[in-house]
Amino acid sequence: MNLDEAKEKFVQTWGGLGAQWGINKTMAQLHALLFISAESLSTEDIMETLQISRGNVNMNVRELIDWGLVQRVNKTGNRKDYYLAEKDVWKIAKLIVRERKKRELEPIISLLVELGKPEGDKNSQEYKSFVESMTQLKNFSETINNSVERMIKADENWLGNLFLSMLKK
Amino acid sequence: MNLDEAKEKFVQTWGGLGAQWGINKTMAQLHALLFISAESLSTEDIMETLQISRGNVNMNVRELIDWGLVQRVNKTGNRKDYYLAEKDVWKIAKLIVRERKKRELEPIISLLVELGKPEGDKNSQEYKSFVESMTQLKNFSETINNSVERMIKADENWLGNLFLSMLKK
DNA sequence: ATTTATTTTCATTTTTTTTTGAAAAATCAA
DNA sequence: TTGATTTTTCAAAAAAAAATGAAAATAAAT
Repeated sequence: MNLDEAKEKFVQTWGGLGAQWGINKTMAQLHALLFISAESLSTEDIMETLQISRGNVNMNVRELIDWGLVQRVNKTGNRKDYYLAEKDVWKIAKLIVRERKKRELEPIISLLVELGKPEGDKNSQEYKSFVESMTQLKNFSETINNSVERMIKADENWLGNLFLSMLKK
Repeated sequence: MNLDEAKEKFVQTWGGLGAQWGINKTMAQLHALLFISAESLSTEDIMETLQISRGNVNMNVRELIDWGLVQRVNKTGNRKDYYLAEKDVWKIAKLIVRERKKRELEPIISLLVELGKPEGDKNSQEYKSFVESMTQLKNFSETINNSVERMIKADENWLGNLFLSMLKK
């Protein structure tokens, strides 16, 4: 396998992987492409490499910028926008964890609080069982949420340090 | 909000959540429904509650059984199959982590090993940059993989203990 | 062995998601 | 301000994913 084939395979596989995690396949491919590109790329570069439309590049690049995974850069003597991805894998992990926490974990907790005290016969088995489930899940979610929050606020390299410390123990 | 409304809302929201993580919405709803049901449910119970077809119930229940999140149970004096979900949230988390590790993390690592040494001019900037990316990602993936493996093999309550210990530190 | 109850399969339909591409908007230079 | 370049939007088209439901297969009872 030569270098170009390896790049191609990485981009394709990363796209498939992303799809399994609920990420638009093109967005994952685009992220993979920018991740392995030493130089920043223009919309045209991306359109050509991934064989996708201008609109598609634009939408998915914007989404990656929203996640903080990609930034826009300008080259001197050139009007076009170029895109450059974060290269540090631990920083990438942190950005993703932070974003999913905000978008998904926090809303779950709000929901579970809301569902914690429904009206109904509080002595029925059915009622007790439901409330117990919600409580368990809320405790779980809060534990994860607090831990993630603490880790994000701590050292830039929290995730690395966490796993290293666990391996040494 | 009464009990039935709360149950309904939980099932719907959990379904939406699952979809964001690449899980079939119906599968996530079905899991939510079984999770909050004290009693095991039959195919008919599920069809009626979620308003979905028999085939759909069958396919998604099988998938949940594959993940180890649901088991088939038989009631005496009754020929039908009933389905019962794991209720312990930490055990659920463990089952999901274990399965995603096996299905996704391990294949990534194989890929990264394969892509680590492509043919090409080993002195070019482009070559060095790609190999460096693959190496970083492989190290990251292996750290996560080893940690997860260690945790799964350890205490049944590894994940809980992990986060508790982090909070105390 | 036959009937009845139940589960599974899978070709077709439906729904949802993603992509396209051309028009509109924005940006910049002269 | 005008014109050239580039980006963004979004209705429509295409593709992908999920659901249906009836037939086939399986399992149990008589």
